[in-house]
Amino acid sequence: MSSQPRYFQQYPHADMDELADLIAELVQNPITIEDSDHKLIAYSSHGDSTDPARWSTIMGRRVPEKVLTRLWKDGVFQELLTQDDPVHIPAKEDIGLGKRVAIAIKRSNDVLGYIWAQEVNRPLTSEDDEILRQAAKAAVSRLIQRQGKRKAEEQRRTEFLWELLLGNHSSEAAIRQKAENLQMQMPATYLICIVEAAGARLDQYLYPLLMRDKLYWVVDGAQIILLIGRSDAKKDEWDGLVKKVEQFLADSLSKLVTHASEGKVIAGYGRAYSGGYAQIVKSYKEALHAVKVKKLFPRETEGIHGYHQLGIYRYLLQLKKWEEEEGYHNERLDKLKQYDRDNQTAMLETLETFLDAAGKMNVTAQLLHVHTNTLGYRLRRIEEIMGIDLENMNQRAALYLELKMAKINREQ
Amino acid sequence: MSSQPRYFQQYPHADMDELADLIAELVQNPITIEDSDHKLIAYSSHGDSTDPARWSTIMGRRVPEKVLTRLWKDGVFQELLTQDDPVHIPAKEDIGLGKRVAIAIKRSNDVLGYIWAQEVNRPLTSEDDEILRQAAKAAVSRLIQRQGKRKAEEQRRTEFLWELLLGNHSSEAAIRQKAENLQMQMPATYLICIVEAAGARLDQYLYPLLMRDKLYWVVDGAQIILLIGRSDAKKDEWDGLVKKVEQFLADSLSKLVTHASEGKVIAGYGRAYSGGYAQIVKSYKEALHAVKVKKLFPRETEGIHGYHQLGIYRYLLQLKKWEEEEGYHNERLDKLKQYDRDNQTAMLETLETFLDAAGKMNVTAQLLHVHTNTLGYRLRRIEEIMGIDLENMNQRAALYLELKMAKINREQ
DNA sequence: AGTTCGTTTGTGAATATACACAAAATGCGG
DNA sequence: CCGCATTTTGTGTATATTCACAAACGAACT
Repeated sequence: MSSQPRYFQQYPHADMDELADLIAELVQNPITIEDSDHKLIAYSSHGDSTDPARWSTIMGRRVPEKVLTRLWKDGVFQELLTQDDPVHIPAKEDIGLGKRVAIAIKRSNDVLGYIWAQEVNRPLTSEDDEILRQAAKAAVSRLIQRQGKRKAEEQRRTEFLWELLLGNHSSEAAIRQKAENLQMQMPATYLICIVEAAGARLDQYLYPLLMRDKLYWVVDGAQIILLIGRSDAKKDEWDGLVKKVEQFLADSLSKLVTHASEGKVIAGYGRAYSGGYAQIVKSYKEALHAVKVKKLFPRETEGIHGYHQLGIYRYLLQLKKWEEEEGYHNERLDKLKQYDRDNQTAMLETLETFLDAAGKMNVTAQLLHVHTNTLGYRLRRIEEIMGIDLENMNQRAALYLELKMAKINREQ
Repeated sequence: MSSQPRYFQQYPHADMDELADLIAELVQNPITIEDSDHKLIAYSSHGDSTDPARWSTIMGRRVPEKVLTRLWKDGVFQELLTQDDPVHIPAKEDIGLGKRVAIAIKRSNDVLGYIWAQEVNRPLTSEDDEILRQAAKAAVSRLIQRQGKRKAEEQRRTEFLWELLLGNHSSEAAIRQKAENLQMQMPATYLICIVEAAGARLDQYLYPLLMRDKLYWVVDGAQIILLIGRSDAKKDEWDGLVKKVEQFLADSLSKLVTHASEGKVIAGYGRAYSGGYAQIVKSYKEALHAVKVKKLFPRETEGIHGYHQLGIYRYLLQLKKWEEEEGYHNERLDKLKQYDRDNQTAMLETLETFLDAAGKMNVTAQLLHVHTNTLGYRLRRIEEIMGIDLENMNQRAALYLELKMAKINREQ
């Protein structure tokens, strides 16, 4: 440990460009330093041997999207975010990226930036890794101020997103203007997605995914609210976007269930809209509705996340409200409940299972662990007690709705 | 014809009591004259041989309810209302009614009252029938004035009913007071029933039934609106009342379909309420809703009349309204419609039939006149095209609702 | 203890459904 | 006209459903 030389102690006042040059000299390879948003901060000046990726980064003062996307996809950033050590990255010729080594510049868990060492003049050894480790440490103090600015900008972005979500905006033009000022690229087609997990720091766990898909998000208590979109306005953008969200959720939820308490992770998303950001409010409300319904009917809505997939549950809360306003009360269900109480039976459970199983006898019987004939008998009794006809689709559907409605209060 | 003597021409100025005595003298039997509401107008004075029914009628100045109910049930009044001739009525000992002959006093088709001849001193012959015929004619002019009063009272009753139906009433106490003033016996439990027939004079055709069940009613265009109730406040009054209404409708509709154009007779009724007449408004609205839905879905709601039996159709109009407010549009259904247009197929019809048949393959196939395997193939295609799973009850029910909702506009 | 009632399970036969596979029939464009 | 894809119908088999009927079970009542 202490036998290692302290490479950067003798240059305490070097600025970032000087630091880049210093590292480059030590590892004898071109160096690039970026902030956490992959904007170029500094780069070593001498070597002329470089690759298209570095060239583009310097010319555009930011790492090209193509490269970033690929590195997120390949899990490079995921590694960088979780490790304190340099990561060796093989060449990816198709995006003009030569072999290189990278390390994240971190303060505790916050990523302030990255140092990239291209591996072109000579291979980088474990000694060079140590150099990069120390360089990353040396860069921290110099990046903190910059980080402060970034935080302020993020704060403004968050506020802007809240405005969009709650509909506190003046005009479509004003929204576009504000987005441009904040350097936010608003997608042509978008939707709002909500992920809720009880005891987990959502933004931390999801950070890699959020960066990979370049999402805008705000955290609200146990919920993280995401604006997910696509800029390319294809014909069937709707389906594409839904697939993207489902993919994102599959990734997120599999990641979260390991961290958060089991079964406490809920996700929902609203419909996709395009043309005009005023609709964000609607998509947000729909996403909230989806989450609310999923809490009320966890079993029934298992595997469903989208508002458009909710089926009857999309109507249920409103219908329930309407029933209450109208003073309508279903006596038939009460009769069955009363029968269950009087006779210690499980007719209601039988009925619900039967309806949930779409009227399939064998499925229902198996779920209830009873003989098929028992089920047949019970259903006949239920028809007698309630005075209904389960063969009739209208009555069956109405009963299904009423049954689920009746569960709302009980299960809350 | 002209050979018949004119029994009453020589007494043009006799009042009703004198007329009763005159008839009694001619037929040598006790005579009672009532108005159309069975209130006593006059009765012959001499004979002391009489039966409990006549005795009660004179003492109460009205025919006892028990007797009226029985005569309506036995179809006696139905005969009296349709015939211009006297009707011979066998004795009904159980209600204290001896053998007698009755005739309706009519002006064109309006019944002004009745003349009853008890058959106790001697049997009544066909000559007596002619006497009664002439007596009924002679009574007409004397009853017209009384009829005028009755009409005015009926007018006030009608206005009062409209007030109740539309909710233009001040307080429960005021309602009771007004009902008492109008001599209306308001039932403890009641509901509103509507019968609609395109080209029929409803009140005329239904008159016997209306009288039999002692209903209050108003006519509104092609609709007749009925207040149906029961005074006896038993425990399960609800079911009893519903049975009464269903019986009434069975009788009414079978009578009306012969008169009105086929399939144009619609009936609906609201829920039963008790305690407080303010609820009449609700029952009326529910009855209107039932009629509206039955017009939109004649096939689906065949045999259903009660609001409480509407099943999903009770929600459908409301749901449709919400969908429109939300700007929600079901693309899946559109996809299927488009497919039908593109390929000259009948997937939508297949789906609807399948859902209506509660998912029974053989029933559906028979209804569509196709092979079972054809149906299986189509359903598989439908699942592919719409991207749904027909085994899933949630999706099936939601689809059912959306399908019926989509029909509302089209079939209006 | 025996009886009654509602419930559960069993048996068997007729009918319905699910699935795979094959053969017609249909309709459309080359 | 043919080839091609889609749709419809037919065949066969395993499995499910429906129905009638009977036996067994358990809780409540007398």
